[in-house]
Amino acid sequence: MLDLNFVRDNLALVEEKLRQRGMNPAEVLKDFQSIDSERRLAITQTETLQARRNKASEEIARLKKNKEDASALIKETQDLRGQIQEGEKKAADADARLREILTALPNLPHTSVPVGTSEQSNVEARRWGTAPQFDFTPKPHWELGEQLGILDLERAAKLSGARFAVYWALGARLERALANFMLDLHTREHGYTEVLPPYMVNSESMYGTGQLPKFAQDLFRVPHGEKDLWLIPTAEVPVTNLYRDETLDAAKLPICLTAYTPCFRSEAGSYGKDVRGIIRQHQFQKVELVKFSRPESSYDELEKLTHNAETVLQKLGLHYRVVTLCTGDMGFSAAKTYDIEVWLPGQNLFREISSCSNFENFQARRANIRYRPEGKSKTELVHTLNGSGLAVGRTWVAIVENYQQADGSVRVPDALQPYMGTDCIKARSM
RNA sequence: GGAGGGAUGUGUGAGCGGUUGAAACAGUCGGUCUUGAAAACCGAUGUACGGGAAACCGUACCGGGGGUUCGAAUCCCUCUCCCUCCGCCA
Repeated sequence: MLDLNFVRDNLALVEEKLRQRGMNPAEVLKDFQSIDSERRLAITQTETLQARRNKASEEIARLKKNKEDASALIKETQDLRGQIQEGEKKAADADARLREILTALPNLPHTSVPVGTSEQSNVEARRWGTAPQFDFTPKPHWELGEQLGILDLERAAKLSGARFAVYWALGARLERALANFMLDLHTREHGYTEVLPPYMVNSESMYGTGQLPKFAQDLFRVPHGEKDLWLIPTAEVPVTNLYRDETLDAAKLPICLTAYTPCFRSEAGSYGKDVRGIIRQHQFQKVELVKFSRPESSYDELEKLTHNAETVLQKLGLHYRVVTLCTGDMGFSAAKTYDIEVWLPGQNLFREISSCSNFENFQARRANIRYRPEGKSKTELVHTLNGSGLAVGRTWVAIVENYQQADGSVRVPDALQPYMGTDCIKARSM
């Protein structure tokens, strides 16, 4: 959420940034200004009445202490209550309408973000490695997976429907090996602390990271008594919300956490997109990196976090590129985002495997996550960041497609062999 | 599911319906002292919103919501969460 005072004082800038995101400011800002002044008027009026009541109450207390008669003053103050309640209602109503506008506003893009309306305007920041060369036509992972007997989409459909997968044998082990490899790398070499959070969260948590109220249609909702729970679409949600409504110790910043969790996405509106293979699933597993940072160093932390994610690909020997998302292609809560795209020879394209973002204080304001800067008495909002490190399902795809051999088997990259216990994935015998 | 107990500021933890935005201690920051540090002592230390150029003033907030009252951290109702005991359970 953006700061109310900031929006009021910098309306022209906010409108410009919204336009850069491809939004119509007149539409999303609606009657911001008139509701804002309506709200402030109601607050001023109500507070004047409250001040009068408080003064009178003090006087009554004084009179009673001296055993004097206060009945006249009490009578006078009695009808103030109705007026105050009325004023409070008016203020609360205006506040709710203002909040509705405010919570629907996306974060403002950082000045370093390229301006553009679609992914066409994304800018490639760098490229690592080279695409593997084959003396045969490389196959897509769904063909390889099926031939090897390690990926079973047909039975997954029987169990759950489209966009689910069953992994068998070395296919299942590959998923587990990748997760362990990534977690070990981030905890042992990159300084992250591993956490294992709940996979279902309440609405407050979804609100804190920005999924609610706008994007309920992308989530799986679980009915539970009076209040519903939600399946997490990414570990970002529970991990960032760990510190909701808390004031963090400045000396401990940046706090770097990593979590391996399943992610559940309804993928509403993506019918006909990525229908083959396991690129787009209702459930996939992901190792997530989350940081809580001081504001002044959050962009350095974004670079580090992105490199931490890239290291996974480098150690696995997978060709990739890093792309800076343009203003029109960024997510709702992000101020700046790098996508890491891995090369998939079976499909002859780069495919997103990680998305690393700085949210500045957008999530921290919603979730009320603060710290106290040294030498200051006031607390300030932290900056939150996160990125995939990496999406395990898509890494599985990348391994299978990039390390496929002419006979249909898959070579296991060196870094992964200790975790796999073998150097080659061959067709499953049973 | 049944019976009790609790939720207060950065933390621990006081708080007869009326100068309690809130004791005390710890923490943090500033100062005195010291060659330096520690200790000791002194002082300052919540958030949000509104008004104001500012100094500052006002209002709200003691888990959430509602009520009683001229006045609620304090009394009543309700919800949530935590703890103890019983039952069930991987």
